[in-house]
Amino acid sequence: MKVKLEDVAKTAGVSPTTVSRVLNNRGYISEKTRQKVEDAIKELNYYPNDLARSLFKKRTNFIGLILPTINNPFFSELALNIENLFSDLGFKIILCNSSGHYEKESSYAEMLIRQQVDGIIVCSYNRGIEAYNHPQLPFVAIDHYLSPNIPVIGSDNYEGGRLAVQHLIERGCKSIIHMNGPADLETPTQLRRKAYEDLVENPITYELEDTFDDEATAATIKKILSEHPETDGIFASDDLIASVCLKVANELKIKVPEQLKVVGYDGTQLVQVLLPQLTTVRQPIEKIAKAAVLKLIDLINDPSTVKKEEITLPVKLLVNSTT
Amino acid sequence: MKVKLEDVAKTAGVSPTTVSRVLNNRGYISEKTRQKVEDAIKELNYYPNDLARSLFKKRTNFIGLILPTINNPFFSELALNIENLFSDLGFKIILCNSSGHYEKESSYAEMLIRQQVDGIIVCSYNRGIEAYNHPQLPFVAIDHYLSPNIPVIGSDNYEGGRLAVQHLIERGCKSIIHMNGPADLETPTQLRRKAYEDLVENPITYELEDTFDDEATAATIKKILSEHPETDGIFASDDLIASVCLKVANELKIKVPEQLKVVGYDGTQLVQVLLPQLTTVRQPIEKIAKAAVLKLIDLINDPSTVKKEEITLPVKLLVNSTT
DNA sequence: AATAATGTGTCAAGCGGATGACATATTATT
DNA sequence: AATAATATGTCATCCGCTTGACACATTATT
Repeated sequence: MKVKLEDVAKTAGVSPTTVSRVLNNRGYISEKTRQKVEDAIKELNYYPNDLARSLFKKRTNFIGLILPTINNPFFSELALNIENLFSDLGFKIILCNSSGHYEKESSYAEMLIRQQVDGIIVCSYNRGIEAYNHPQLPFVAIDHYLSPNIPVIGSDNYEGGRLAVQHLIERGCKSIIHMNGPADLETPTQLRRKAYEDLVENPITYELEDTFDDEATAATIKKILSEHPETDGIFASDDLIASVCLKVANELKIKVPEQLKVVGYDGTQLVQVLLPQLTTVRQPIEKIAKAAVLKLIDLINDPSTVKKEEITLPVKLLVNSTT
Repeated sequence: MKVKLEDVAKTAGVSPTTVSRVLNNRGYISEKTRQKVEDAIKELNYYPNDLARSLFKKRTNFIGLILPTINNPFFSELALNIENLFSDLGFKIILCNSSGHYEKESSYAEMLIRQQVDGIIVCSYNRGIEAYNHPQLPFVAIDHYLSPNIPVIGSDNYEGGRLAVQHLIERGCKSIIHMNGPADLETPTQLRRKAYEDLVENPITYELEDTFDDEATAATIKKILSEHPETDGIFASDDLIASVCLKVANELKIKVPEQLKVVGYDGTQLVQVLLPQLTTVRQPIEKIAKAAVLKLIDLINDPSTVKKEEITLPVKLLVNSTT
């Protein structure tokens, strides 16, 4: 049997109400009684049942975090920051890896609602997920337009794309291609591509089917590079794709940066360590996390907070030796 | 106001009990009534309150996952696998990044207990955390000895160390050093070091203070390599450290693998992509995840499951161009 | 026609704790 | 000595849902 408040009361020789008063710091409590109660709590190894508490309080301090996969430097760095911030504020994170699949994302969202989370941060998005229309439940999206009523946080994707492509041009690239993940919907990240298309004369964007399958990605890139030997610049929409490009170039004996220049996107700490030579666009992940957390907290504490908002944070080009 | 079971009952024109019967598939229900109830659920956008359910059932289907940081390829790959497996089984993960700090780990553990999680997986460990002695609560540890009653899952650390060092020796290294993270306690991972010390004549192990501070790590390594120019082999206890070694070697114009050979540890998919040239010891992360999940599930479903157990999974040396 | 199976409702108690109302002491303040 | 502040207890209710007991229909089966 689990120890409950009532047991603590008995052991301390006080009433359940008094124990609750100690636990919640309410009303008048003498030092002596407080001590007795705390001793009993220690003696019995009592942990209050937060389910019961939450049920009554109608507040769980749970936050749902939905992302494609935690096993990706961008998301893991983002998730770490988000979790840390929430943890300091007394919130707990329920982690959901949607793999980008509709079914999964949908059932995660539903689960979170049933779990009575206080809010949800979404970094993944499949159109038509009913649960995202749940009334009164605060949502914040990162780099995705979930609905007109859900605020979006992200970095300046257009500027990021511009910086990357401009840089390639300045370094003398004549034939730049763009590698993108599956061009889902109209997400803010598509602005990277937009910038590319605005800057280059004959833009060619390749949409990689499944960016989590590195073998397949490598094969595709190999094919592209053989079919377009004139390519001398690649703007990859994330660092992992850029990394695969480098690997393939190496296999094909194409010299980087002499024959081919590559720019990535994200600039996570991890990639900075593992692949320091990569020129990339650094997203301000810490700031994105902070903005998302603060926004969600605002929405939770004050439902009248303006929802229709887009927060765009500045990016930075990190020039290294792949360009 | 949130929609509750009672509202569904009213809308469907049936009793609350009947709605509950539909929801839980209990007792006799005619097709017609079931339909009426389901229509009402849809119409009202009703989501059952799993808090209330859990409170009654004394089962939350929550699992706590405590690790140092999700922003590390080994842990993020592990966490992804663990979360996926649990999700398929109807469990939800509460993510806890302890940063390796006692205070944090301790308060996370306490929080998880208060939250009534059904079980906890720990990949981090500071000695003396009271909550880990919580009676009746199933724990599984990965690569750490939490208590004699908590099963440990991990890969064959001694064999991994042996493979790495043996390989360096076979490649002709005469002066091999070992780079370790902070040598916490007697964890199974210290067996990597043990193997190194058993195989090398004058073993020198460097304990890096904070492996998450790459600048500091780089500085330390630089110092070591300047002070010991005879070093021709490094066995790093994880891939990130190995990566920093490569970076430093590059800065110091030390040629890898000609003058210096480096072997890492973990062999995550991510590092395989970003740093394919690294020779490393691959841990069977998927298998570790699976073993941990299955063990925890067993403990949850049958408390009499044998706890005192150590599951050791095989490792593999991946030879690439840094050796 | 009698019995069994099926379908639905009512009612009450319980999960663990929070809270408000009220009663009654004890101690402090004027 | 009277009043106020402090300290603790009792009691009932609520949070949203589950479950068992029991009653009463309606169908199906023999």
